Amino acid sequence: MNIFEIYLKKINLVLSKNKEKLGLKDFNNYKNITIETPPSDFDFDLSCNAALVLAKLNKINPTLLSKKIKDLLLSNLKDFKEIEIAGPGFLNIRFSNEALISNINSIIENRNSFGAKKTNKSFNIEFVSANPTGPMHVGHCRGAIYGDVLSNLLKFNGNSVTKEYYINDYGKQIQGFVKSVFLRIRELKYGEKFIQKDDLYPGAYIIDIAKNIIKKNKNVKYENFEESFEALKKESLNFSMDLIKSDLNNLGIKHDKFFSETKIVENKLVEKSISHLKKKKYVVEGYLEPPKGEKDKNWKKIKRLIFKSTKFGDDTDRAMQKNDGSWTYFANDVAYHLDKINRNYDCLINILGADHTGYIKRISAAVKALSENKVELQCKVCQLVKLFKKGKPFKMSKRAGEFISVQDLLNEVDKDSIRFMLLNRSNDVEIDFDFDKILEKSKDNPVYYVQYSFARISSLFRSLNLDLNDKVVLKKDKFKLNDFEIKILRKIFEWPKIIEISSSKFEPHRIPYYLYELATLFHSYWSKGNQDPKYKFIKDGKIKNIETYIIITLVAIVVQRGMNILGVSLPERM
RNA sequence: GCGUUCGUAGCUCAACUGGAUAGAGCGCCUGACUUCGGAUCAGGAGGUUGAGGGUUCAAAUCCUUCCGGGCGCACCA
Repeated sequence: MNIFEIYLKKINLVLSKNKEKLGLKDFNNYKNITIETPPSDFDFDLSCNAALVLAKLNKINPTLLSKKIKDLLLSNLKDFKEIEIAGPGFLNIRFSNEALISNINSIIENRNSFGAKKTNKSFNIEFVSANPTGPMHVGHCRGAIYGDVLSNLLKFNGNSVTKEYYINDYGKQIQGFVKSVFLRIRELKYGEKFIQKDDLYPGAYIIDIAKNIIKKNKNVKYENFEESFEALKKESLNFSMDLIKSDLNNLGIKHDKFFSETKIVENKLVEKSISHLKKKKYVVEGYLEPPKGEKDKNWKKIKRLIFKSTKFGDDTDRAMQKNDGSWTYFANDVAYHLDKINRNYDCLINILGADHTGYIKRISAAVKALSENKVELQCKVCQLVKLFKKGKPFKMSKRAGEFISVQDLLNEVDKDSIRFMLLNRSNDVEIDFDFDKILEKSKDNPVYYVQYSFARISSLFRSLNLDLNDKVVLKKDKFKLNDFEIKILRKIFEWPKIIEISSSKFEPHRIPYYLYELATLFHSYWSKGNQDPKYKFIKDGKIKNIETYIIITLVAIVVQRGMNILGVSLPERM
């Protein structure tokens, strides 16, 4: 139930029925008409720009038109008690008591789904997909939490969502990773000193993995790397994926499906997708242009299979084969996306870090080519988290063994703070993340402010012996809200709109902002009671009146829904 | 050089995707608890929305030219 939508429809209907009366010829473009909450210094429930939009289209005076529309709406819609014309022709509207009561009751009736915008589609969200060469570092957190919340949000709207993790367990990095494990095993078993080289991972976790593998395979000698490779790869990957899964779990994230790149190669999915694309002439044998950036002496002009991604808006065609003829990472990824397409989702979502922005055009092109434009692929980019240590920029590298892990972070700050902090901003701005300041900052993390509002309500209900889930129905004709309650109610009315924008734009950062604002209104009301007893919620040991009871219940409902979507806990006591 | 993205208060960020006097937090200043939880509240100072031009009733938002930062630019993943 989104009252802005409901009343927009009602108003549009009245206007179109009376267009001659209003002197409107052009009424086609009324989609620009919007309903919003007026700025807070206006004491009205709704604000509509109909007169401004229509006056422009029909070249008539907006003030005159707004007066006509005002009279028309008041005589046709009994939900409206009062309309005032403001500024250049905005219509500021106040609800009748009957309308307020019925709007409130319908929220209470649908409390579990209040705000949901039912769309019933099926989504696949691929996110995190960190290389399985070690535990997660803090840079992965943002995309991980963003993807998780996006998934919660889409589910709240009645969609089915598969959260998927693509395991990059194929290629050079894995070779280096497995080799590192192998050398650590040799070190532990035979005392051969581990010597750091470029392609090796020095991190201490490799030693743990090596120890575990030795324990499990007491009789294996690990003499020859090539011979040990397959078995060792499998075991090492299991250990590092366990590390990653436990990190994710500690952040409150659980994927539904893990998809292995190695399987793509083993099951010849690349060949399948390429023959698919060859038939349509989207993959052909040919030559690539030299790279346009810095000149590289190693570049060679070689005949290979290329994907004609320029046909779908990419800047250049893309290699499917490396110089040695093996498949590129991209070729594997194309095959992976064909697999996802064949699983019949309405929409695929990829969540990427900013360092992969340049990849979007080619993979979008691939999905268009593979699905004949029928499957939607949304690539959402999370800007990087810029790390600082003691005020200085800090560059992380798993290969250098220099990084801050998710676990390091979780040892200092709780999951709820991390989630709220990272969600509390649009994903296309960079975040400065100073590890040394994070503790002191986390003390005034807004998450506590929102949680505290709920704890206060819980405490209030406890002392009154009321249950938040009790059903309250408004029947009174005399229905009077005080200033604080009316402000809160108007905020509550906005909730469905926040959900709609957040989910249609994939921008969940609006939710924490909204919840903070709602909590502010509530805290303000609460504190007023300390100053002026007539604003206290409790009178003679009972809730003051039904209006107050309802408003507080509504706050609790929305805070619960919101925090649920954010994946943040909501304790009854703090 | 090309692509992409950002630039809003001292700092970190919002702004319902074109709406009204651009809003919050932190920091700074002044105030408020013997009983519904002070992890709170009330108030103050702080702005040429990077710069110029354009589109219109209306621009932080759209177009354009600059300036500045991030990320990417064969084969790696």
